[in-house]
Amino acid sequence: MSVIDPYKGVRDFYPEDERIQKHIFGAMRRASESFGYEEYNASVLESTELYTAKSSEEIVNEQTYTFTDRGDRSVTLRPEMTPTVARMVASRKRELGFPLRWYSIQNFFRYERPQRGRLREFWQLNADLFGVTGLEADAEVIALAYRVMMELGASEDDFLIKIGSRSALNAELVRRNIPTGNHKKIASLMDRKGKIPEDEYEDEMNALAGGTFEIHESPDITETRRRLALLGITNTVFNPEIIRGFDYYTGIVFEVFDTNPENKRSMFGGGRYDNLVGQYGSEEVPAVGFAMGDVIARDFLETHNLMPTLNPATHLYLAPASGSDSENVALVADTLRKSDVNVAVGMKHEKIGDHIKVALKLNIPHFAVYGEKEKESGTLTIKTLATSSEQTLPLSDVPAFLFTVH
RNA sequence: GUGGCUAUGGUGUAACGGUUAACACUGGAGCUUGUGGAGCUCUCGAUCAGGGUUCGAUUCCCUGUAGUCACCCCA
Repeated sequence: MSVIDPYKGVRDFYPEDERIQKHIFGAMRRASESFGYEEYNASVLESTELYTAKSSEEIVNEQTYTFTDRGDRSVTLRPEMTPTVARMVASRKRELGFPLRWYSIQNFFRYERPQRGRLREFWQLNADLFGVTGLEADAEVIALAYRVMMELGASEDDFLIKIGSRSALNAELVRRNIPTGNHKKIASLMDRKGKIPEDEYEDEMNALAGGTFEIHESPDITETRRRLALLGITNTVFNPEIIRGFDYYTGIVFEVFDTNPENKRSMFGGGRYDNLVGQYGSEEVPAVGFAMGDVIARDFLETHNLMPTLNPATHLYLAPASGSDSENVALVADTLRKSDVNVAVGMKHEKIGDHIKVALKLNIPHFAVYGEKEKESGTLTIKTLATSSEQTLPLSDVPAFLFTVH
């Protein structure tokens, strides 16, 4: 609209928005690290070839931010993390220790028409476990996804983990002698089942597979669900329609659904992809992973009323009793900072009432005045703004008070 | 990429095609001099952009832009 608006499809994060991001990322980070996943990172810029090798031309040409740099190299803003992490694992395969557990929380760019829940820049948790073929890896990754939901404050009733199997589908396709050339299309079609009219689905399936067919719960799914149940994770279900649209999945696939009747939809998912790392030049490395976006997490918190009150990092607003006290206030604030208290000092305003207004506007939880009285007594009167309660205590006790009262 | 709907101060709303675009909140200034989160007074601030119709457009039409919804797609 004008230069003061953000670029199309991207968001500004004002402090109150950024607090929400930090809250969500904190839950993702705690969950990931509790399973022993280590954070990694890479540049948002990647060589375009990284994607042309793996993705279809159409996706790279039409749905990425791709440009030529001053050295005539084709550069793409990363649209996903998987090629990057696969590249990183492939290039150091011999010196990395497996099982390798990695996570990242980063931003991605896709050139798409923006609408609610789908923007041109979004943030995403990627968690991947490399080097394990067994189902204990599939179960762990799903358990981690579950853990992220719990860290966000969800209860088991709020979501349902639907599990399917690419390998079961592939086996069925082979058993039915369906040409491999049609496998990808069939997977894509099954992924869309439920979104398209039934007769249309049947017609297309007839053309591709010579008739519709059912997949039944396969042993790998049963075993994965059993392992999850051992951990108390029982909100899982086999669902033959969980296929995921992408052809690089090779085994267990899953999607986490919101159970809210007004918002029944797939929130995020993942699965096993054993053949991808090998495409970046080294030997095969089996892998299981999932990705969860910030927008879906935020929607979930809002629809389930799980968004907590989020205060800024500032603990205390310290106002001078009068303009002449501002130097002493700076000194006292500095003392408190050495005890890890985050202090914003009052400036500009003369009246204490105005200082209180500012502290409230900024959502700073505690307020105090410093002037002659406090200087003589060596105390501070801490006002907790949410409750209006006050507590007078020696300066040296202030940090402990702020950290416990919170 | 296709189609529908929408666009008024920082925010939320109002204005039959017709004087100076109204109201609330927010912001700023002032009164109240150590806890005044309030009140009162004053005040800054907008018709998305560009065309067209008309004596006259915030209002009607077209194009663009942006938002939103449904497709497409969803790594």
